[in-house]
Amino acid sequence: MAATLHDVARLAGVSIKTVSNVINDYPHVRAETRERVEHAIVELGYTPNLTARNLRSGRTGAIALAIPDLSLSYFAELAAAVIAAAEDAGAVVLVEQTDGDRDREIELLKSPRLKLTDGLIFSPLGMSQEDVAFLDVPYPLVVLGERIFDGPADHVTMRNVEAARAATEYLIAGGRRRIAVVGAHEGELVGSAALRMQGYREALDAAGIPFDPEIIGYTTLWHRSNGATTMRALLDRGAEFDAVFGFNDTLALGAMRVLQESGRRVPDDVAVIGYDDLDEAQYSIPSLTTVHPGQDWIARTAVASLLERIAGNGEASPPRLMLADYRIVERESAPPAAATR
Amino acid sequence: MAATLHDVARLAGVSIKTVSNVINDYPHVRAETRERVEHAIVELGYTPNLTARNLRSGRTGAIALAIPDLSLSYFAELAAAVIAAAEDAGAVVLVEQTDGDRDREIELLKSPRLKLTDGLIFSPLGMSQEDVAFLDVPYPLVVLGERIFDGPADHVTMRNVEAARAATEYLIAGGRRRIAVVGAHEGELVGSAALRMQGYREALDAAGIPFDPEIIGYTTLWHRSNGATTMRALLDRGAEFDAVFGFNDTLALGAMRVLQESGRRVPDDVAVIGYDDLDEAQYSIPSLTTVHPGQDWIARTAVASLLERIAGNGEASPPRLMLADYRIVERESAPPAAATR
DNA sequence: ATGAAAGCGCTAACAT
DNA sequence: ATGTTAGCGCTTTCAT
Repeated sequence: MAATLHDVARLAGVSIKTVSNVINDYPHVRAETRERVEHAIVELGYTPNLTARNLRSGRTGAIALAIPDLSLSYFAELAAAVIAAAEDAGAVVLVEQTDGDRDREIELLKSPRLKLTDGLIFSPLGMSQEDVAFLDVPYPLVVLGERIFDGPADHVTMRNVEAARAATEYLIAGGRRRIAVVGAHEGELVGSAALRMQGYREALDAAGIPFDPEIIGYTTLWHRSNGATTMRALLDRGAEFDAVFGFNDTLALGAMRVLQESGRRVPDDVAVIGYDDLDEAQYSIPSLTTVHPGQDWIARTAVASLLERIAGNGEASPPRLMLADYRIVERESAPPAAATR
Repeated sequence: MAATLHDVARLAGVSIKTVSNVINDYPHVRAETRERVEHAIVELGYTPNLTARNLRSGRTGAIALAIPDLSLSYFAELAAAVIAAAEDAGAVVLVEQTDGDRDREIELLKSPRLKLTDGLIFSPLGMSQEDVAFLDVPYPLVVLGERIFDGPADHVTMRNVEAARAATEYLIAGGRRRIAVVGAHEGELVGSAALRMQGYREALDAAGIPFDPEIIGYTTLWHRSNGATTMRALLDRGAEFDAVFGFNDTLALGAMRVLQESGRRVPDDVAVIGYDDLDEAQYSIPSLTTVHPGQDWIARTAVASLLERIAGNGEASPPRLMLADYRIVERESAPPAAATR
């Protein structure tokens, strides 16, 4: 079996306290003693039992990340950034998938499995504003996304309304007037879809362009296939438009594919803009103009904020809202104003 | 602070053993006692301290998954499948990213951070055959991929040679004779690239088609951009071919984009086949014909095999090699023989 | 500078 | 059917 402090102590002829001192870099250890202990550690291949250490210290050095589904590129890229940021801070990440299911999300929040971790970074999808009370949990929590606001926990998210407005204005500046939407959510109030819709309408209003419900494509999920299906439905009902705002990149890519199949040229006949700036947005044909919403910053900020709360040892301080900056990434599917047509 | 067994016992007026019995569904507890204890548990909001339980039992209920990078779609989809399979088995997954760096991979194998888990599913990329000894670790380990064979651990992987041969034969059956490769690795012996290359050559040999180094595109990484760059290099040096075998889907998609930019039609001028069957292969234009290598089966098998080893409590039994079945997924970028040209 | 010993919260062997 | 108690391996007072 694995060696313990006692084994090392016995071999080095000291007490376990001394071994512990050596391991934890306690300064007052005689050089000669330290060397003997270090020798014993190497000889026995001793490595500390983290579970025991955790029990004693009440910390595990692990944080949990709960997201809907890793096979969605957006969340995969987010998780990659969170894990990298956590590693830099010496923490390790346990990933849970909720499938965006409200019940699973709520269950997860109270799951004792979380006891394995010091805190949680939580990206809800099924829960909504009325579930805000479930976020009042007895451990450090950072919430991502826009399903829930004014909760009792720290919140890191993006400027959806502003960014969506900027995306729409970008299309308008490029001379487009009939801008279709792909990915609207029927009746939603606070989700990403609702906020991006709001930004879209603000831009139209500001430009004096009337809102036309005929060119709004609704969908439930935001996968590639939904983008394709929604665009097909728009075309089938004879909707006319010269631009498309996909509420995320995968929707935009799915929609773009259907547009091209139908014989329309992108961007000549229809300009397309997405949202998320996924890696693959660079490699589609044409490459996808999109909104870069600052995922990296979100990931780093979420980790830093969570670790701060953990280090703060449950001292209550008011929940913070942190907003990432965005920018429009100009690519081929919607060239900048000067280059249009 | 969180309630403990003692608090519950005191409130219920029983000993901690009885509380423990209730929690662990030990049968011999009087119904009335059980009820009292359950009441106390609810009242105090007691949840067991998993760290303490782990220290006692020597198990954590968590497994580690080490992959190069979650932002690579293949690994994201693999991780999604592993986490789902683990959850079904009641285990939780800690994800580590190695960046495919040999030193980090080796370091990770001996990292005490793994003590937080019961075992490891490891997908090396930087390590190679000569590092096989590092796989001899004192905890349950399952290795994925084809960097290392005949190691001391269970190994779950795919039939690379056969699948690559089948992919090449599929193109040949479609009437193609000059089949370019995108993603070969210079001088590699046992990696995925080498194995797929071997399958490619076997297919050529069987069909009596001479091997032409001129149409082999080398690269180091397998990202989208490498596919694009490699294809550009092939075109720049005037290579002529009527088909492309991308050693993975992202390479194939990157290459396909460059082909189309250069004015070549896919599949009419050049047929393209990939490998991995990523979700996005369905949504490219044209959709990508590819090899489905059985990732789901690999994930499920890896988890099951690891949990078996963990349950087996370190009893040595010979390492097993498990191979997933593959199949060709016929899509537009390389239509089946009957439909060609 | 080092040692002895308590205890983190739990499980399980043993006792009643 | 339930209680007592000894650890799991570590950190950490408190002594010396």
